[in-house]
Amino acid sequence: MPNRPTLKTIAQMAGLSHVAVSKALRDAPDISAATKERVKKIADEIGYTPNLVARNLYLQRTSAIGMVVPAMGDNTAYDLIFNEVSTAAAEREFCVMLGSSHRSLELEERHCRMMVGNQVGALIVAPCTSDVSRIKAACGATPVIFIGSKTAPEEQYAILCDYRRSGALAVEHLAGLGHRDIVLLAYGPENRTVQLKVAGFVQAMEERGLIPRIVRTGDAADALRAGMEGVELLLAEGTPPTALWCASDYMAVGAISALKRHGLSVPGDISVMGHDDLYSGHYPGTGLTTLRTPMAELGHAAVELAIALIEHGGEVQPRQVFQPALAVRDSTGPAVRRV
Amino acid sequence: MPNRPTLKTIAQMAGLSHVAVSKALRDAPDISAATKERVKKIADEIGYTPNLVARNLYLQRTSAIGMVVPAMGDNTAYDLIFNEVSTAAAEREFCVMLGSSHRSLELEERHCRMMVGNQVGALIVAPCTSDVSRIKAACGATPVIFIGSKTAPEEQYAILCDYRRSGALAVEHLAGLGHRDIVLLAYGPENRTVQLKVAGFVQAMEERGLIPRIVRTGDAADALRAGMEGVELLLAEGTPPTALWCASDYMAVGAISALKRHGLSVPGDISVMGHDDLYSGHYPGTGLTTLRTPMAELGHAAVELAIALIEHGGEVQPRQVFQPALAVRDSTGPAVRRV
DNA sequence: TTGAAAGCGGTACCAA
DNA sequence: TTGGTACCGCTTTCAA
Repeated sequence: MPNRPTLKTIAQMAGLSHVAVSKALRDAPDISAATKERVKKIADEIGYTPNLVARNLYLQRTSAIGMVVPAMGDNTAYDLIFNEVSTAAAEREFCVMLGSSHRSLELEERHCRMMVGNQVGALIVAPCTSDVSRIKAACGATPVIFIGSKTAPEEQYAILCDYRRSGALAVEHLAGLGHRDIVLLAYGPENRTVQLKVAGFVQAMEERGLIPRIVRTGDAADALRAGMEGVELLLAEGTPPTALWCASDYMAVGAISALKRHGLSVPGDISVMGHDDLYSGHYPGTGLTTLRTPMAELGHAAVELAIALIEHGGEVQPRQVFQPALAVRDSTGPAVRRV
Repeated sequence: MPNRPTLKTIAQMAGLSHVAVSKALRDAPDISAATKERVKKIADEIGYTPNLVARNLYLQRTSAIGMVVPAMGDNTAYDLIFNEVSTAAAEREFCVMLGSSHRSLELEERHCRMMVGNQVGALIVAPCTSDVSRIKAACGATPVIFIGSKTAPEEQYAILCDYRRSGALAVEHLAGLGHRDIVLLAYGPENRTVQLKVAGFVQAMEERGLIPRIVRTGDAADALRAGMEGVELLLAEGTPPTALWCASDYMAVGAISALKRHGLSVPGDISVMGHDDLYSGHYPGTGLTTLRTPMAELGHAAVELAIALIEHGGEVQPRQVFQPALAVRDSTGPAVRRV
């Protein structure tokens, strides 16, 4: 570290004690205006910045929160969430330590440990797996706020999305367009969000007297391929639905691509919906109808909760659930009657 | 902050001084094996973790580096760079403070100030604009490593890409396929990378006795639209080239979409190349031929430089330039002779 | 109005 | 082998 000027540096230059300097810089009432002027001028000239680490050490405070995610970008939404986390934290004078675990449990744990050692006041974690016992152990007394698809609803602090409602909204939209034969294309079952989407989908279909069909293929790690495989499966079976709801946008993109390869048009022949709204406007002509999860709001809420925990400890609202919203674009349309 | 156990806590429980405990935990040679055992057991039981902040304060060290970017995701590559920065730093026991400025100069400066106050040993900054004087002022004595498209080559510490070479590689590839009429589609001129790409492109074309054509439209903020506009312009002029090199992948995606709308096939009628390789494999059927910039290597190098600066101060290699690599996919093909 | 002393959680040095 | 003392940079309390 470079030798930055300290209170002592200024004190020597001004012929004062470091205490007087500290007070002067913070506009304490018991320092004369003249001294304050002089001290501030020197501080300015030598480019003094207070050492927040030392201040926090004495005051038993912290000005950092941690965040650990499986990966930034790479078809996750953590980049979007982070952008908001970063600004919300900055507004409150907090820095954010971010760690990307590359979906490795070891690295995830290590990031948590390092951040706790570096005195973050709270951690926002999007865990790699649903078993978060290692994370909790690594964080000890530092509170952990869970976000993301692996989070169990019973975690003490959590920011969640209502994926059951996603199912309801998807069915509502598609059924409203006259679709009766709707398939939910999902990937591997370990994911909690998928379970919830399935549950919501099934319930909404049954409420309308429709038969819920679910096709599970591939896994989250390669959702694009999973989407393509799902379509191949349906077409091979010879019973394609009139509408397809995919568990993620990326999957929907794969599904659409497979459909087109088979000469089917979207939404002419088959309507397709996605989930997450990660690519709104990213790709021309895609215009995917999807369910938007409010990533920015989610990030903001996580920071608010983190800072509340740091500042008032107990009295906080420990969990918050956000609702998805329907974003209608060009990949869904009226059901066509097949003869 | 939660009341975490300290050396003193253990000392009281073990009936020792906090100094002895500190030594025992660090396996100092002058503590008896029995005491070490006892101390470590207690530490384990109460979940003691050393306060790195206090340790660093005394040792005049730091275990954090800062990174400030205009945005994560959003068609930038900073998410990819960060993933590598995060792991490279973790390997060396460093945490990374990350700030997203949302392309605001105020926020950018603020992030820098906060991180410097929080004692990061060095900052990796992808600046919003080429005028980095405010950043440097905010960082004071803390070294700043610049990365990203706005970085001037004369900055003291910088990790760069050789975008001139991009131009050479693009022309080499396209000319090799028989193209003689090649257009470079670029956006607003303030961007340094664009200037370099243009320079490399012009030189490579002229070396082959070809006439470099450059079309500038739109700006980086909406590269997709810029790509579409560029194509419209070319088609309106009635002199479309046989190959198109776009200054960014996102622009290429826009260009391809516009071409298809006009009934032109890629690469059948026109070959299209991009730059950056942000979307390799993201979208099916896109298969964009592009120039890969080695984001992971770049992030790794930035961290190595940061830690070298923190540890040995002066004696470091202050700059490093990475080379782009050609990634041939499906959007380029042999030139077709027009009659 | 100013500053001396104490303490935050650690580590280095030296005396017991 | 152990522990006292001093110190990192800062703030609070209290005495001068």
